[in-house]
Amino acid sequence: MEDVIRSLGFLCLGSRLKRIGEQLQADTQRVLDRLDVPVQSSQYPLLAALDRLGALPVGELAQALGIAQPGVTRSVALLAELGLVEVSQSNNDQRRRIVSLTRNGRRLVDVAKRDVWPRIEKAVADLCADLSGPLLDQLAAIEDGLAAAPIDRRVEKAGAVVQ
Amino acid sequence: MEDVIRSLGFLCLGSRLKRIGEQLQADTQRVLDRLDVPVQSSQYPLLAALDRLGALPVGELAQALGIAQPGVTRSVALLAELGLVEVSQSNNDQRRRIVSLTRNGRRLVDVAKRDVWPRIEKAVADLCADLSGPLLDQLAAIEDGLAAAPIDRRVEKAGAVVQ
DNA sequence: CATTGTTATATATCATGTTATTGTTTCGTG
DNA sequence: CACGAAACAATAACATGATATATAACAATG
Repeated sequence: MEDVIRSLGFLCLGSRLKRIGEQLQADTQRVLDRLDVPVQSSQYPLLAALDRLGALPVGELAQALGIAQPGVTRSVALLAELGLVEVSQSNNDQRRRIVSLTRNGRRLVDVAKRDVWPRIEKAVADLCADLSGPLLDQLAAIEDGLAAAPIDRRVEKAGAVVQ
Repeated sequence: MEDVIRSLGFLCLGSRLKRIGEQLQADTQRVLDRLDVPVQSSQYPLLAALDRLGALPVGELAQALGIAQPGVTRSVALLAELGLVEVSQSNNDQRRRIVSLTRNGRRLVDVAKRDVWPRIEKAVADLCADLSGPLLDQLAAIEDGLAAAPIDRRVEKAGAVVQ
């Protein structure tokens, strides 16, 4: 069966990038599922942003993540429910709500930074290591690579080597 | 403000691809909004699949588009509501529901193929034309290019030249 | 200093992807 | 041929992106 999105080339580049991105996230989710972490893979960028930049108001967090503000509001509510972030009022401006990592959130990020993220990053980097040439060719190579061995399988192998 | 997704490189490649894909689709949507077409940009791949491959059952359509079957069921219901596709029972297998373009759907695809898709494809191709090198660099160039001039502005210009 | 505009966030609604489940129909086999 | 397994599509429930709008706090000005 012909892959229409791939055949259409630049015309459907948006759909194709979304599709690859979703697959990568789903693969990564399977890695996380094997650990005991109650967080979706898509929430990690927010945690990583707080780790890199420190406590931030909602709007700046949205800017740092490149997504719209309501998405951040929702993610923050979810992560606050899980006890990983907390929200405090700004002193000088009562409108701003400053988001920061809780002690548990800090611990989760530290563990992830040490044990999980490097493996995922390495698996994705390996997947993309030998790519060169035009963008569409590189995307096709990524799709083929993921079909041959999804990220979670690549992490397994890398894990075995690292340990 | 630092772009955390970009900074994190391969670790958040999935989020980043999704983000770029969504932006491309939103830009394309703005092109379509200026025409009179009542169809979301994300529905065009389905129409294009029927155009390229002819009438197809739901499952094969899902395979051709690389998305899950329930997504196709929903899109087909939506496009059928708009009168662009229709569904008929298969003769030999009562389980299969064959999706095909209606006369209106056929006309829409023909117009799009002639007047719209070539411009969008050209605008996206131009955006990606001079890219080379590692994937992450190419993605950064695309992000910068879209920030400088989104697809709908590029289509305008291309349209002016072509006409 | 009251009113008016702006900014920051929350909420509502929609779009579109996912997985899990259910109900039919078909197939294969004892 | 009957019955259990498999295949196909629909539905339910959820995730996560978007835009539009409402609300509250701040700022600026006549």
